[in-house]
Amino acid sequence: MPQPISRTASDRAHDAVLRHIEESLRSGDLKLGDRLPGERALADQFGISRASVRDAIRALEVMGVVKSSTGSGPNAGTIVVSDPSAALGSALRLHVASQRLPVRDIVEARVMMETWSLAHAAEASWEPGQLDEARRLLDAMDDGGLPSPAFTALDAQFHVALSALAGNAVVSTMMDSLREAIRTYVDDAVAHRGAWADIVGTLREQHRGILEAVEARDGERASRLVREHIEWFYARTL
Amino acid sequence: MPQPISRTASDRAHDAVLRHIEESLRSGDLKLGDRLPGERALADQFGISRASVRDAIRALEVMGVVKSSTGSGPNAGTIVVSDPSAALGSALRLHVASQRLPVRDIVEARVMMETWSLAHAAEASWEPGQLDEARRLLDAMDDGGLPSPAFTALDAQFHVALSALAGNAVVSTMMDSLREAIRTYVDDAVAHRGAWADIVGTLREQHRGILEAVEARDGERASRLVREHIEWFYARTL
DNA sequence: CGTCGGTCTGTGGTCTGACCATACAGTCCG
DNA sequence: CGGACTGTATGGTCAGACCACAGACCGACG
Repeated sequence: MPQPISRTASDRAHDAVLRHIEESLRSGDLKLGDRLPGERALADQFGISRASVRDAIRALEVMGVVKSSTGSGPNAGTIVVSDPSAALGSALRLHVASQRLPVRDIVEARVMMETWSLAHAAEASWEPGQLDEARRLLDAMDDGGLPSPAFTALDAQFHVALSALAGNAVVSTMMDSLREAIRTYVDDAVAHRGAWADIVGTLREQHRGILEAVEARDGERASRLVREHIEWFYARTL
Repeated sequence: MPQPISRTASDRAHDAVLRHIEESLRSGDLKLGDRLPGERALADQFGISRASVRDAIRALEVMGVVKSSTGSGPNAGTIVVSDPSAALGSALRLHVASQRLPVRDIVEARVMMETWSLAHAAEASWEPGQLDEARRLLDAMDDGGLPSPAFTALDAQFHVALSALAGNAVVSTMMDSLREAIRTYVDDAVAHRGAWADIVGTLREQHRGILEAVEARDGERASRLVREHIEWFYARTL
């Protein structure tokens, strides 16, 4: 472990911690699931106060890089996680709230990514077993008593599972974050518009059609269907 | 101004501040450029400590929603900004460092967004004057004495300016953040590979060609050229 | 002997109060 | 009139303390 005691090249106190952790991630000293030293220990090592250490860790937590838990034992403390979707989604949600990013553009970007993913999934190499989860999710969505937020949660997982076939983690992550950014917005709209019973049946049919197209490795059809699926839903709901 | 004193529905102390500010952004009570109350005032209003207020503001700062400055006067304090590109870029950079997101996928996602943008820019409506900035950037990049990081910075602005023609703020933002996520990585690679003098000439030619295609509203050609441009550069550099 | 309970310990979460560096606003003095 | 000085409010940092929590440990009891 290197000597993180020097902070000569840093104005802000917490920057030293941030840069050291980023460097540790890059070098492999810190891997997914590893525990960070305690906040008091880090403060000691860097010669700064615990408040500044918390400042740095807070930033990492917002970016979805670490997760803090209270208590003791192996599951407690600050551990390295990897949740970029939630982090990007939260940030995007705030910028939608401040009207910097229009909901319309979010939906359009999602269509771009979903169509791209399915078009590439048709040409990529993957085991047929990778579709098992997608099928399982569709079956779960057949439950008639499912409340709409639960349905849309499964729906999101279905889309992520399909897009994962394209083999691009960045696209899958961003797609998921776009959905997360407007999730509460959409759920509220669904709750107030009613007519959910009418909508959900069509969604199920569309999902089956998309899955079939992917199974047949027909990228053109899968892209077209998923575009119609998304655009129809948002036109109907928002 | 509503009653932000109650925190009955919140476990974490800082969550109350976060939710209140998000709500204020959504309702329009807080707009771009507005100043937040001071940290001490907020702590008073919410009945929590200043440390917890700072926790919430820190989260907003990481997400690119606010910016804090010391001092006094109109330019000091915490003001509402809107810098989603930098925020998303930093988060993505960390996840690249932790090897959760491969650089290859970042580049591939960028190609997807750039080609999409230029294809849509050809069909969108925009004033010819909107290309003035793109031309100005190309002229600035003709400076032979430009260090490579300065060139790539202008390069990035050029791509953002072109993609803005498609009229989708989310795509432009994400495109920019992808570039930002691997900026230092690319700059380092350029510095160590040498051969910059050979590369930069080709880049200039490619840029001119892309701009011409956009001016001619030939979306298919612009997309193809930008794809070749990006893929050539990364194949050559990384 | 085995198990249940309390206790210990270490973690992050919060609070308090203080001091510092900064940047502007007003004032005072030359 | 103008420049230097002082005042003031801001975020940034620090120190020390206490709390809630969760697992580890260990003793007492069935």
